[in-house]
Amino acid sequence: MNYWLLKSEPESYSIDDLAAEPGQTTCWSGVRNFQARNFLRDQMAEGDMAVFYHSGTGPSAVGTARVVRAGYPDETAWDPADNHFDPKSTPERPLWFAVDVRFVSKFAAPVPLGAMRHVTALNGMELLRKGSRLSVMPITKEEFDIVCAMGAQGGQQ
DNA sequence: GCCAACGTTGGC
DNA sequence: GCCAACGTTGGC
Repeated sequence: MNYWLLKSEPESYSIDDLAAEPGQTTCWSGVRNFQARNFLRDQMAEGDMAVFYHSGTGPSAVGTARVVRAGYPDETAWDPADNHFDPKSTPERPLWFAVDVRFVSKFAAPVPLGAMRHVTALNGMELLRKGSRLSVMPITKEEFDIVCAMGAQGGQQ
């Protein structure tokens, strides 16, 4: 079982949006970065858990979600009207992939990026690297558990 | 709004 | 294959 961090700008899609979905489940599509694509396509499996992270103002981890469907072709790449349309991807040769994720929890309080930076055990997280732009990244079970514990305590340590 | 970091593109 | 230019991301 693997653990992940999923990044989203809350103005475009927030943890509350996920919780409000029918079945509290959505297709995590629109990722257009090859490294993130590889994680979606090759490594994310049903049952994996993810920290849901809001980027932008007040960047923070805000909850958790579960992968309920492993990687499959991202159909938004085939829709010319979609923001993430990419003519290089076709149903015959899909270039981009998506997974389905289901809402699991919203933290009692968001865990700010700055708070995570102060936890030595989280220092290895890709998220904390300066210039990190990956929207899908692996984390360890230990990191997942620590972030969840911080969220349960309202972000305190 | 600014700027650093990064990925992608395209000329050579 | 190199590298400059450009667009995008994301923290501040």
